[in-house]
Amino acid sequence: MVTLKDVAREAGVSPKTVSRVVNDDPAVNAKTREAVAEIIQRMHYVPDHAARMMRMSHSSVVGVMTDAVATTPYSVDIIRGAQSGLWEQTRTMLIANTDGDPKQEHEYWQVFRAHKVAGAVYATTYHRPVDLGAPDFERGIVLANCYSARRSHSSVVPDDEGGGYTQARHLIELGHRRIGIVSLSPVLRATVLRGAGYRTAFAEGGLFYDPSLEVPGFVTRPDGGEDLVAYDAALGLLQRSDRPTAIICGNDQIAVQVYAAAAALGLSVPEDLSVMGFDDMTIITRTLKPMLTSVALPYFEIGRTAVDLLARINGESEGPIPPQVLVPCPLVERHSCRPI
Amino acid sequence: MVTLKDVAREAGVSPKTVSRVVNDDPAVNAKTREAVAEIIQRMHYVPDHAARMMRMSHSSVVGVMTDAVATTPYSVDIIRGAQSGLWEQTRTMLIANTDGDPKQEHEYWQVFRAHKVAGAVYATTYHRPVDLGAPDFERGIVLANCYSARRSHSSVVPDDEGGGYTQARHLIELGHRRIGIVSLSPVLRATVLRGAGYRTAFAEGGLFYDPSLEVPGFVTRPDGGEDLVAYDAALGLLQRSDRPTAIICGNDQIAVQVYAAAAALGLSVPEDLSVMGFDDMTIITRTLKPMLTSVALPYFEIGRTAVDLLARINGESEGPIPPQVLVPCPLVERHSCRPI
DNA sequence: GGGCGAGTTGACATCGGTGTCACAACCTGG
DNA sequence: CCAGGTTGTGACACCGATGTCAACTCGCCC
Repeated sequence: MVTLKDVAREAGVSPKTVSRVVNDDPAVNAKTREAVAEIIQRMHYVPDHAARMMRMSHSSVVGVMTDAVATTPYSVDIIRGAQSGLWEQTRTMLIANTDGDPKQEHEYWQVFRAHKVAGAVYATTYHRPVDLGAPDFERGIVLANCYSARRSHSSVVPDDEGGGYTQARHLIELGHRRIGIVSLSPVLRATVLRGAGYRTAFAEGGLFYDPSLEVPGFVTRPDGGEDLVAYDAALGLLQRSDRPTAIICGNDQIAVQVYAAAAALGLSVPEDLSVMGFDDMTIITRTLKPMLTSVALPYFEIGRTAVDLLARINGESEGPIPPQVLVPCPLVERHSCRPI
Repeated sequence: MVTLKDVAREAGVSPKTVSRVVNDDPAVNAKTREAVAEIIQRMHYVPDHAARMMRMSHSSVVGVMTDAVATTPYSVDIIRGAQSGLWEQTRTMLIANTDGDPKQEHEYWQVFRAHKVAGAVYATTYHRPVDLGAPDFERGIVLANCYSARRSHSSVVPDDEGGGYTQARHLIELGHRRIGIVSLSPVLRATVLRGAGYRTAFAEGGLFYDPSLEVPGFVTRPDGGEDLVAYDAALGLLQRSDRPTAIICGNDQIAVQVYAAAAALGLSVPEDLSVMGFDDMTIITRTLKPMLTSVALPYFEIGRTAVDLLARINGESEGPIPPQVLVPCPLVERHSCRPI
């Protein structure tokens, strides 16, 4: 381990001067600076983070706590987004996956405190309310993809209502007038919000919202798990005499089954049926034939926005500190919707 | 910030004694220990990581460097696996996503050095060779899902050959004798290895390996990207007069298109055609109807094994230090393969 | 020539823990 | 009752950086 002292001895100056060079303190003679910098290079000196942190009593590390990121694979993009923002803040990320276990969660808050992290991002797999309790943690906390029911922390969440609106609006603009919906589980907040979006778009387009055209694609089992029943749901919609010309899906997995149901009935996408996904999971949307038009969940942006907001909360950058930031869900056009 | 001294003053003992209690040093009187422990609790004292690290000159943090985890979403399970192993080692994880940019990579090695991380895991999205160059980093490095062409570091990789063997073997045991293969891009190491696995299983089962029954499901574009052409590849196989009764897929995305091709030809899975996936991406395998039988890429285990190996390399736990660990790819049976 | 300010540098204390070693208190057996 | 050992505790130095403040060297002006 090369230390300040080693460099100082080599350069024939005091440790403090080396420290000044490392920290771009202008009060160093240009010639000295140059000489020291050269030696730093040559000796591969890297300042010790621990010592620095101890002296300055705060860290350049931000803690990121997540529940199980596994179930919705693209939600890790929250982490990539956070990473990307932190990179620009010349910060790094200490990651903690709790698998939703409150005991682990509690322990990680301690770890964060021990590391004196500059702040924390608490990210969840699903857009949902959370209650952090009182995590005795002094620095700022931002919620990503979730929000505090008690409004105790700022949150960054996807604009599900806007996403729903976008889905419906796009189909209406293409001329569709009978639109079926195979939605997510009705208990999810996303379902409720998107439903509101559909209605707004329908109303704007002068369409009648027919509840019988909206069926859930997931059902909750007694054990709490979920079964994907979109295939049968879609069959039901497509076998009606007043068959819809387009189907809005609660997510891309539902779309897979809608495609299958259409194929089973001899209907082809998009000629006989337009299909609109949600989430934009590329392993699905780019794999289906034809490729699926979908509305993206902006996970990356959510992570990115969360760390920016965190910096503001910690007073390290300027800007407003809204209690909630909605991140838009953009339309990603591919080939599963056509004008009618 | 509550410090050792604060606790010591409150407890009427020396800081060193508090330190002993915190570190479970047996040389403390039971009564003293209890009293101090109580005060630690009450004051919410958490030892400062930086100070500890500085004194002991090594950290309880392990660096994890990844290229773009985004493209193959489940590869983040490497991270979850690492996290899980580290949790048991009471360690935490500093994560660095380089997006494959060598400049960022270099900088993160510096960051790792600055943090005096106990070691590093270098994980990639695809199973592939890597050349780390000379990352002037003194602690142990383990490669996860990749391997060093120069054999300079230990690596943990999926047993692709065994996985290929498992795919073929399962179908042969179900009685299939004509098996088609829609493979990944031929340039991938995984493709080569699995090919070897197929051949072994075929030979064991007394099957003739017919090269015309193996077609690529991905083609590389001039710009380096890849196009998924499994639909057409599968159509080709299924329209032959000697149509295969089963198709082995290079991954689950290929299987999606094989399903679609079968449906287009009026063939149903698994009655007319058995389909075997690879990767076990659950958002696909559990979404397809019928659910897809697949061979899992054991990402979680890879991450888990990598940190265990790292601990051995750093001399913190006992055990052999193999230059390469193969992690088996287990069969996950669902409903897309049937006996014939 | 003396004084003053700007520019440059270094001595020293300090951050919050832990290793080392000394020492006091208590026990044991002869 | 004392030598010799065990147990429990604290004083002190130190890890590697940086803030504070003093000191020293100039150049410049009165």
